[in-house]
Amino acid sequence: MDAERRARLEATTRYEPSEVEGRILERWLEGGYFHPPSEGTAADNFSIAIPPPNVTSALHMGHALNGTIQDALIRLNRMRGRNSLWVLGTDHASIAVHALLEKELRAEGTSRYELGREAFIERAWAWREKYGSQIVEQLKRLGASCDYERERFTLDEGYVRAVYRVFVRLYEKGYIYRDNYMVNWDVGSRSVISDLEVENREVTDTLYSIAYSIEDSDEVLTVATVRPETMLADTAVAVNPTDQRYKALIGRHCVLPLVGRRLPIVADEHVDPEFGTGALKVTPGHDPNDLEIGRAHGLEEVVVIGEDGRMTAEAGERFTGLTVAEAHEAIVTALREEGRIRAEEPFTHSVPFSHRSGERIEPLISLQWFCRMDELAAPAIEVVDRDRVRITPEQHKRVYLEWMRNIRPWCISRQLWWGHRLPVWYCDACEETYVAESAPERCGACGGELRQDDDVLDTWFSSALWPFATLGWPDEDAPLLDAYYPTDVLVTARDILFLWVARMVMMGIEFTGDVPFDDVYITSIIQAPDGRRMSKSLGTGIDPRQEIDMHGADAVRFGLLAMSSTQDVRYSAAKIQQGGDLANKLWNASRLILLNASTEALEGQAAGGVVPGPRPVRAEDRWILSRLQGAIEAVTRNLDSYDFAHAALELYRFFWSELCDWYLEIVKPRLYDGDPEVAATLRWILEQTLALAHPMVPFVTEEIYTYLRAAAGAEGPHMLVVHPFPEVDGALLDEAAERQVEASIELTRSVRRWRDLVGVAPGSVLPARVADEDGEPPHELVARLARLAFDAAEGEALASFGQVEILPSEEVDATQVRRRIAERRETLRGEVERAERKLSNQGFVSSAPAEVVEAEREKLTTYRAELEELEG
RNA sequence: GGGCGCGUAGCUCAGUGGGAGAGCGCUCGCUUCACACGCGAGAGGUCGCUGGUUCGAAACCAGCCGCGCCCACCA
Repeated sequence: MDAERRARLEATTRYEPSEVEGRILERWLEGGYFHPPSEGTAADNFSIAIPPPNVTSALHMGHALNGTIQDALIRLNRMRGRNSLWVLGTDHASIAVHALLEKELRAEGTSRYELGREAFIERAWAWREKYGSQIVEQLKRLGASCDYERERFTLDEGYVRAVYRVFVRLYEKGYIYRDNYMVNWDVGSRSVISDLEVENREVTDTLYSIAYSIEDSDEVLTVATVRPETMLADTAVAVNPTDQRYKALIGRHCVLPLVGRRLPIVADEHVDPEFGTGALKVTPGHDPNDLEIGRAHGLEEVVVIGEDGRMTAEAGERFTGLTVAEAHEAIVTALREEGRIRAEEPFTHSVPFSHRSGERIEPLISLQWFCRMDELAAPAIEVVDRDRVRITPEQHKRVYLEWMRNIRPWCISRQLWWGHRLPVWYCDACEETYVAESAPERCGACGGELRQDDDVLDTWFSSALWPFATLGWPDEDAPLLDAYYPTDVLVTARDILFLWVARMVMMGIEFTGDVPFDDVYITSIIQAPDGRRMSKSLGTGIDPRQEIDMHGADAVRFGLLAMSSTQDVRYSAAKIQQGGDLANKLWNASRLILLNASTEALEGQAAGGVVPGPRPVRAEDRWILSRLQGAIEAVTRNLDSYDFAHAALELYRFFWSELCDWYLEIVKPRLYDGDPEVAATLRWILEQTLALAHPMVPFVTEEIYTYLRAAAGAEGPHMLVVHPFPEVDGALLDEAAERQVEASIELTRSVRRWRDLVGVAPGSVLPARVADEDGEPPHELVARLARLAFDAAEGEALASFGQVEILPSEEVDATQVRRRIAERRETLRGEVERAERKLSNQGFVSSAPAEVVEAEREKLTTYRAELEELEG
């Protein structure tokens, strides 16, 4: 290590992430470590397709967690020597872009309709050029090792080809079709949205009871509704066939108030006789349930609410052009004037709202494109059922299967402009329809002009192709696809399990003949610290970018991993802090080692790594090497099984509580003495620990690694990012050393506790002796760590801890000691009694496993011995 | 209406059958030559409630209470 570097290391007592991270990121990018070759097979290689963030989005906590997890997995596998590809890209996010641009247009006093389709799309592309990459830059700051050289976009040229190929094939198979059917109309975005984008909210409305006259009678039939405005589209009244009250009326007619339409009275089992009056107004045009009744009885389907959210001409002259809310008022007033309202009462029920625009959904019948799902779902059910695709945590598997087994047709057309325009052309002259990957010239039947469908596809239609479309499908020559498909794992939150994950499984199987990924890992959803949802509008959001600015990317990454769980979690600032503390401690422990551990005497013996192998000499060396193996085993197992919290905390525990608290303290004298063997061991452990930690905290470990390499005189550009990931070396496991050193640690703790209790000065060294010289524990280290001097031979012991006896001196207050001994005696008596009781229980002795009983006997023996000692 | 999950130390959470754990916070003591983002010691839990299974239950079973979330076309 050169003098300048050494001086910097010496002077920097505190790790400064902001000073380090940009520099390290540059080196990773320049080194091309994130850009693997398209070689090898998917079985040997490792790949993840990132859930493409919307072009409109800024990095939020969900991305941060999700990105950290994926990055940890990618880095782990890259270090294992596998070609590891993390496919990056963004989603065109049709509705989100519309919302954003239309807001801008409104501010400018115009609208997309005034602007026109072409100009609007141009504007959207301009927007994407300008802002679309911000999320990508933010992912870099997190340390995400995506392949930034292969970034994709769901509207790029190749991707569009994939989307059109899929549409045409599904059309040819008869899965995609056009139909008049009940859809969720979002007045806010003036488009259809899918069932999955509808959110039901509890709302209290007024339930009106309205009297419909019965034809040729003075009687009335009273129906109940919360939406009187839809009565204009009523085409029947239904009663339950078993309802005695109405049996005689079935087949007769009512007269629709305000309109005068004759409504047949039909019998249908959907009607609950218990609800309201037991008579249901049937509005097939505006209620999904009523549509089913209507189709069963061949009823007319009238639509009175238009796509602009206003009443159509069908609603009658009086109401045409009114908004739904205005029509509601006008109709109630009119009914009241006619004396038709029999009751009004508050009624709480769930009402559909658009997840996108927040507006109340208008169910209406509309001509749209649909995709039939049952055939696609069947194999996608099968692969999850048989665990060909494993879902973790597994409780989500059942939810997935349940949803898939009840899957319904998917409305895929949207009345928007930004997106994949439907590859469908119509001939107005002869009403032919053409579905093709590229535009046909003219109508094949009559030679007429063709007109392309105005609608675009649901954004999720293109997202469903993500894992294979990003790898080059449908090109004949797609080397990335060969090398990296199927991907290994998909990491996402559960809110898009159906919207996205399920559809990828279906499309993947349909178009590639293989599943898109082997594993699905469902992450926690991070809530605000108070347990509420993190949201901008509630003001509960915490911005990961700010957290990175303040604490560093490693701190945020560690914190998020430590927080992650099989269920939703509250954001924990303390865990982020813990990550920051860890980075700082890693830095400082490394300073201790690198500034003091000279292996010059052993130089030239490095094999493979940048430092010579470990040189265990004493029990503590064998102990820490053995403990390191345990940590490697646990961290690796936890990462591989998607238990990130335990991986992070195990790393922290090993490094902090074993390596720093004990081993470094124990070996300091040897280190300062320039012992080359302990220096070699320390450097080797440091290298292993850095590599073990790297997938979780890449920046600080990479930074320290540059110093480690410099200290070892290593040359070249080799970086930790591609360092072999540590593997358990069975030869380094040493149970005897573990037992021995742990005994010394326990002994040290006991002495320290006693010192604290009896109030001796922290710095004072107490006279002590070893009762039995044959005792195995290395009392030398206890002496130093507990500040004892084993040089006094004579005198009566004040206290004893196993073989170690503490002798009287002016530092110790004898009264305190007596009190302490009395307390300890009480504790021991309790313990002895507890153990005796347990062992005298015949049930326990005969039924419990032998080792449990044996352990209990040993405890009893130990306690009795100590008690005798104190009493003797 | 169905489904999933949660209730453990002041806070956030681990802990799936053998003596209650971590981080933060709190108390006491330390300018111990890597780190005060530090070091040492400590206090603090009838493991939601009630029954059951078991030699033994925080853990398994049943019921109850409280709290989330998802799915669902009862006006």
